[in-house]
Amino acid sequence: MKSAKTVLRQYLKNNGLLASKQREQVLNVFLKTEKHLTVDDLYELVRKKNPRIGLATVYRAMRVICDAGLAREADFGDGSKRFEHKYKHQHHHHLVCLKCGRVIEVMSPEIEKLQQKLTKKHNFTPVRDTMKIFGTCRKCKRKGE
Amino acid sequence: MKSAKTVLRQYLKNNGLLASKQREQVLNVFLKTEKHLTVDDLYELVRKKNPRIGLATVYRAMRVICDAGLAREADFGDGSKRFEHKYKHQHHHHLVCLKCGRVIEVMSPEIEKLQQKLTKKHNFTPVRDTMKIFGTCRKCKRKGE
DNA sequence: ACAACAATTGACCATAATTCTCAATCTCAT
DNA sequence: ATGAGATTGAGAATTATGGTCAATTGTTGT
Repeated sequence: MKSAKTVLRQYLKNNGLLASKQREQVLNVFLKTEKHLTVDDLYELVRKKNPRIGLATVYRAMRVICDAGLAREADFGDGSKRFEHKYKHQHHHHLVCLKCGRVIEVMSPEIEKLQQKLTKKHNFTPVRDTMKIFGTCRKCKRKGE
Repeated sequence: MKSAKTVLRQYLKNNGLLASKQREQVLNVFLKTEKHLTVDDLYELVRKKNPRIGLATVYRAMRVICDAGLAREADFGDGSKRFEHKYKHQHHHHLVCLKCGRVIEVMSPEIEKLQQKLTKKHNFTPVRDTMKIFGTCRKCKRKGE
């Protein structure tokens, strides 16, 4: 299986785009964590390697990385978009804690099956889907309140 | 069963808030449609009745209307938040057409049951949830491309 | 009905996330 | 190595949304 870096390189070549240093740097910091980071988070991290990089470049790089199929946008309702891994990662849903912001990833093949049934019934062709459950996580519940 | 207007009035009174003309006007235009409108849509509609109303007032009114349990925010990924009915309306999920923007509301008690199972398994206390499937609707599929 | 007080409004400003502009710089096929 | 074309960085522009505050309105007790 190809590495993420190779996938990006290939996507760039196939689309007449250039493999710039910045795009690889952004990809690297994105790959290094499994957390759901904002553009700003990624910007701060890349700056440690390349202090001269611009915020707009990180925005642009993440769009390309998404288009290449390596990342996916996720919105947890806190005002900024976040990114999560898409390559070599199973499709999943999210439990989002309203107290501490923790995001728990969950899989449910049964739900996916019902989603298929649902779209078929409406003659709707699905492209992507998102399911999020907001509430209180185990840890915050224990802490009381 | 109480009317939406009564629910709002009661919520306002219980919370030391005032029943202003503007709040009722915003509620009225919101109640008149089943569409998913943005604050700006609602603003344009209310202006027909009250041309002197301010945009910020519509924002504030919709927040109160949500807090009163009459509306719920919904985000279909087009950059602005939209509102949908919550009072006298069953919980549902959305199929969102990426071509025409149409939003189809669907119910699935089976999925809700699986969601419960999922949260229980993670000892997570759910407060609210959202499931959206993006893709191509029946009509757009027929039109080709 | 009225006065007093607190809540609300409207106009405008503030903010935050994201995108655009454009001259300078970099990438890559040749 | 070079030229065509893509990308970058800096800052300005944009968009959705919320805050500020003096003027106005709704409510409550009399």
